[in-house]
Amino acid sequence: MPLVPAPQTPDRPLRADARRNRDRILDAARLAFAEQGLDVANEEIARRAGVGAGTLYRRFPTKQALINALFEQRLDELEPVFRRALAADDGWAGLVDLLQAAVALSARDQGFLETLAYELGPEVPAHLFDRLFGPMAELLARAQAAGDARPDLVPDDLPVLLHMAGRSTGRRLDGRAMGPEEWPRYVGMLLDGLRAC
Amino acid sequence: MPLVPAPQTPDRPLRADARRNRDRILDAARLAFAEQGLDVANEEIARRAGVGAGTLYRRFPTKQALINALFEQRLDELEPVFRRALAADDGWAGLVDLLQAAVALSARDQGFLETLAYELGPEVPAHLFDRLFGPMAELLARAQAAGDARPDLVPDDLPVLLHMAGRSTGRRLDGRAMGPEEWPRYVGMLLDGLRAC
DNA sequence: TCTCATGTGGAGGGGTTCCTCCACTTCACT
DNA sequence: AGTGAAGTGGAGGAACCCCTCCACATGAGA
Repeated sequence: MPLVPAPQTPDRPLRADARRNRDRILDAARLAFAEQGLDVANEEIARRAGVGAGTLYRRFPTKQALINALFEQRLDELEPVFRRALAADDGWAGLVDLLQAAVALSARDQGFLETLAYELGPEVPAHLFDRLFGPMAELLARAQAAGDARPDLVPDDLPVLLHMAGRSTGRRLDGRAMGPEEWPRYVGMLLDGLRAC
Repeated sequence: MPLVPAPQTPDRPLRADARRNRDRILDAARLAFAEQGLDVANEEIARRAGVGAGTLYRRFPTKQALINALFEQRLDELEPVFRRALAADDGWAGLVDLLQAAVALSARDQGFLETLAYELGPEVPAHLFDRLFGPMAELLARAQAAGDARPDLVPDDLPVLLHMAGRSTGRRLDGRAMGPEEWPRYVGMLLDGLRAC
């Protein structure tokens, strides 16, 4: 018989109130990050979720843990797009689909945009990025095989290109917001440069 | 005779020591911003310049004033490129020249890159941006007249496109820095998308 | 119902940053 | 050399921000 009580199983289900609070934190953080970007104060998130700062930190020991959890949620949302794009025959069309879906999400969610920015990248576990860039790489290979994409493109180019495309969303110099009917034109121009000539 | 002493002329020349300190602040700030980006602490800049925080604030009442002064210096450096590009016949080549020069500067100088990012834009006086985008707009018009650039491009597109191009510099997802022999390829792809088909 | 492991809120510790203030020093002009 | 305006440094105020701690509350199994 052990002298110390058995360590609690790491994935023991949360108590009902704790689970509820966890969900409220995620919802509040998602909204706050989407509106204002990742450097919202944690206390603001706790306030909007209606919990104390202590509760937030019990559930997400660091801010990065919260960001990663939200990033995973966003990838779950993109899952249908992944499947649709991979199921179709046309690799190029699928790649365009996926890129535009990711940029559209960035346009709606400042936090997602900033998580994708490589300046913040090293903090996010690589396997999360792989969920996004794995399918893209597969589609790129198919598009190249079909002669639709530039042959010199390699999978490592995709994060850079997505980052560039993402920057077409956001505010203009004069402070005017970029409308959802404006940025696809810029992404289209970049895609034109990626197409095989 | 006025009861109060005449207000000092606003552009009275600085005392020799003050002028020297101002220059040292600008040099230190340029280096610090270039290396680490705009959110270096002012105290760090003062330390590197060998002056006190008070001196820094006497010369540049806000951090933004310092950033604007440095941005103007960078535009002065680009002046020869402006002139060369505008003097040549080929509008498209000049536009490419200018864009690449600006991105090259962004690659070397994190502070310049961040100043160009429109998230920070509204703080910088519009006339400074005009110095950069005015020549670009002129070259775009010439390139379009020659049938080299997409006819649907308008001057307002240029800041967005420069911002996208600038994001090809910087770190990759795995933390590896983007070498000066790597980013021109990405800028080239974007430019391919801007060329008239 | 009773019990206690689990969960909670929010004050506050420790850190950072921007900027102000003012007693003191230095320059430039006579 | 003397004088006053201009300039200086650096302590510290005010506002943040991330995160910890612990007295107290509460859910859930017995």
